[in-house]
Amino acid sequence: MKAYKIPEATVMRLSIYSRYLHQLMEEEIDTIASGDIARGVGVSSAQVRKDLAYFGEFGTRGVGYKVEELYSHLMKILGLDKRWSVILVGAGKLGSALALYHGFLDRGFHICTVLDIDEKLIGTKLNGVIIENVDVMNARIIENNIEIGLVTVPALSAQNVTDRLVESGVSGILNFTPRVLKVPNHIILRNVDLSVNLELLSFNLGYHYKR
Amino acid sequence: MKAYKIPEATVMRLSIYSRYLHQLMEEEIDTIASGDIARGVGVSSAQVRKDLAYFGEFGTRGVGYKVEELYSHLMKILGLDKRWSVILVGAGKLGSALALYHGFLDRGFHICTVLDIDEKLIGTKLNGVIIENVDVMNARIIENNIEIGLVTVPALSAQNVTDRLVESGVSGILNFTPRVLKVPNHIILRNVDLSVNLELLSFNLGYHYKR
DNA sequence: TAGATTGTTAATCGATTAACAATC
DNA sequence: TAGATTGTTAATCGATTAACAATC
Repeated sequence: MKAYKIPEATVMRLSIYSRYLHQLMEEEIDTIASGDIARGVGVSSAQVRKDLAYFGEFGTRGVGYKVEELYSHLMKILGLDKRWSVILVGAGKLGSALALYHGFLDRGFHICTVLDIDEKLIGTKLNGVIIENVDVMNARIIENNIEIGLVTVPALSAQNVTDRLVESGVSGILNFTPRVLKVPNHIILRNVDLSVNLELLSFNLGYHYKR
Repeated sequence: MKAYKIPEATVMRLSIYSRYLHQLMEEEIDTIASGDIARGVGVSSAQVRKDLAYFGEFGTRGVGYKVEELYSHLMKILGLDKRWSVILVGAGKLGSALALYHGFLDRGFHICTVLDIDEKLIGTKLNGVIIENVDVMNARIIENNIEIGLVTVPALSAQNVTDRLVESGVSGILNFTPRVLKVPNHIILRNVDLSVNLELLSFNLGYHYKR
């Protein structure tokens, strides 16, 4: 408890634990030991206990953890006990793919505004949301209380769009472009590279030849 | 050189460096120092040199690196100097999104087979590829020399599809479902969770309140 | 009480950073 | 030669693992 710096890997695992606990809830299992969680998600039991220890004591010695209780603690820790309003800028291939994908909404991320500059797209609907011109960015962010922006524009426009999102008051940005973006210190920026996972796979498939 | 165990973080950064070098090539810059790469992608210059040192000596002391040369070394290291044939299983929201997304093909990953079990989808085209019944999996993997499988089916079918991919002879699997999959040791498995990045963002946006 | 499992500490392991000799 | 920058070593930092006392 009171840990100031939580490893990113820990947070990622908490997210994985939470999904596994959800699965256990569906199977109506109500108590579980760290070793079982560990086996279920492929880490060590010490890892599970250590990760949880950053945030408090959630188990009972000799018994384990109550599944539902631990689940809701994790959801709260991850900030998933609320609904997040999200703006998507760039309704091209990747952008529309993300808008159609259900996985975000399932975890509480609601894409309530979609913007583009392409006149052919503006006015059409994407998953029930009308695509609007980027000019309305500032207005929509304020009226919808949007805190998170997804950047799925072409690489060349990425920094520009990012600057506008920051000016308009979002607190977090998820960058799907391959560009390195500059943001002020108070803005949380994360970069998502869909190809990078395939590239890690390709590296692992190929590199053992050369050692 | 001759390093047996390369940190995953290093491989991810090589991928980022390669993209940055590509950008430099477009700007017709032909020589660059580790410090410049570092500034460009947001790491330390020692990090850049260390990462490269796992694979050889690519620079000239006092001068730096030749951009094109380093780029092609990196592409080779990452296994991106060839075209990979990829099978996509599950042509739902996420699957079709990935099939439409250009970023994979840009890095050499060609989705040449798309399978589903939904009769309504089978026979329709996705980015020029006809969606077929999962029954043809084995045949297509062999005839197209497919080495990589993308799993984008509902969570409940994920393990089953994975087993069939393994039996059919793929070497690498990219799992987009939230399930933990079991595969034999010789199969390279990577899990991609699109929501996890949003959740890291949400954690970082929320957690500072509580410390 | 006996058995089980947590929470936590200390030991280990691995990755990043700083520093600098080598050298263009 | 003087200045710059690499490749590499050693020091630091951080994360994982093993072990076990606490305790249900």
